[in-house]
Amino acid sequence: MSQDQNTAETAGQTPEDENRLIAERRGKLNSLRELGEAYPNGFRVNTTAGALQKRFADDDAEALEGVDESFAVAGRMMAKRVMGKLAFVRLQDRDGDIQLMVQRDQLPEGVFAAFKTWDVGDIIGGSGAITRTNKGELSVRLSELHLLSKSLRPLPEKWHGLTDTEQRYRQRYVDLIVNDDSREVFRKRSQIITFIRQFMEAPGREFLEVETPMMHPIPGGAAARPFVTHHNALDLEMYLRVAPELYLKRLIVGGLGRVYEINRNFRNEGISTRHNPEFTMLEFYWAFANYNDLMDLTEEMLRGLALTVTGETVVHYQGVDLDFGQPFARLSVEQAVRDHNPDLADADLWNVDVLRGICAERSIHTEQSWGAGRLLMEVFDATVEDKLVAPVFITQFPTEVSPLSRRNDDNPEVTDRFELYIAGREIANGFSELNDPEDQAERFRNQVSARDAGDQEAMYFDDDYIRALEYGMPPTAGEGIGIDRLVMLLTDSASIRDVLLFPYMRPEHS
RNA sequence: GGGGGUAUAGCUCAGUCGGUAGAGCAUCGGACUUUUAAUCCGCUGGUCCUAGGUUCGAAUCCUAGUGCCCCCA
Repeated sequence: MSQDQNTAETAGQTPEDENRLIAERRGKLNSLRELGEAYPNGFRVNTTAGALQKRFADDDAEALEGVDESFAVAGRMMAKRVMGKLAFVRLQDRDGDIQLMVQRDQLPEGVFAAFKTWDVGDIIGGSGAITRTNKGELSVRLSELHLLSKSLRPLPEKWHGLTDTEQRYRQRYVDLIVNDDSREVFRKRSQIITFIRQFMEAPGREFLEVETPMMHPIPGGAAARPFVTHHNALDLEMYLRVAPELYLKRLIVGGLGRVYEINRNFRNEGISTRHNPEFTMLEFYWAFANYNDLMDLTEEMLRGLALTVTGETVVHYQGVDLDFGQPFARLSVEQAVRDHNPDLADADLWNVDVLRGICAERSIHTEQSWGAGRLLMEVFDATVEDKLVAPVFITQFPTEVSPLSRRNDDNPEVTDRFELYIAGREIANGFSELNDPEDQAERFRNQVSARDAGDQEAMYFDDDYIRALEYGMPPTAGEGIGIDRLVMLLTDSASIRDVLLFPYMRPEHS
């Protein structure tokens, strides 16, 4: 919509076609330049809006008269109401809002006249005494006021704010200026990640935060198509990581015992309300633990998170109540498929022909090379996944689709693996790790065969990972938790784009 | 990949049957020392997403394309 303006400005042209509102503000900026420094950086604050609101919440006007302090605040002017020689300003800073009381006769000569030319959106700073107006609004009564940074572009309308989703995502800075809800989502996101770090490192758990490579010579650790890039000096194809798993387990071989990483993964797949090409995962590995320990820890973490972020253990998501206070159900893949497909007999669950028939009925794409395990998961995805609303651990995934997981002691066709589903979405994936190097090598070979047969999501053979396992990896359990989807749940956000500061968008200019 | 929705002033949105492009807020000019979406008076502001087509005439109808949103695969 404003493409012409943007191209004109980036090209450094005279903005002849720039809209009048911007042209007027640019004229004011030119006047400021003539008067001296238009972008001063000398003003210093000694408090914030939020701190003032908190400190003086219970003080009336009389009590405030006894406060013999000068408060310096700075931020964006969000509203400006001028009444002759008096004006009120709503100042927004990093942690809240505070009203400024601007009186001509309390300010140095000429300041009030200049102030009258300033615009909503400008960054200003001022200082003065704290007071409460006749209507009871806590205010800083200014004895000093400066324009710190001129805003050339008008803000969205004050009452409706910015609702256009495209502009909210493309110009997140505008969204953050005008939409309190948006700011709140990203504060909570930060709170969630802080909580997780503290939880993982708390006494008794003592996981060590580590950083492993984002660029891999061999992509591994997940069934996903990678982004490819190129290292010039080495003349080498590199892949943005789809998962940190194989590196983190090398650290377990190295004896670090308990490690975690919170960082981005990249998957070259479709984009939707639940998928962004880059997304954030918590991934952790725990020596001398198994997948049951992981499920217990996950429950405890999510319960604590809900309580910390929302203040209660029941999470309200898109009109549904999700109880994080109760133990989560645990249910095998087989059981879950049977529950949602009552026509199926037990024997059918591992019958390739029956499963293929079900897929055909539902026009689910299958490959001739797929075994019962893969087909069973296709049926699970189609008939079960989106019905798993209350938190539930789905366990015992087929070995065929779990090339890095330890086989179950009683049934080698399934693994000691689980996925946590909440609100019909996969939130976490964890398992007892496969630490038998010979079994792992065999699984890699099967993956390579699948890749050769055309499965672009199949894994590569990672020689060094096998070499690491051959040194001996302790019995270990490991898990990945999708942070973005977790933030969606805890902030009641319908789209992953609402919890990413800068979600992926097509480039603006063609 | 398929389907549906949407695109009009800086923002939020109207726009009838195809007949000169509208409102609120913001801006601009004026009044105002207690406002809270301040109020009052006055004036402005448009590539109706893009390109074609139909028509005497298109924001409106048709075709194609593009961005965004949603659903499905």
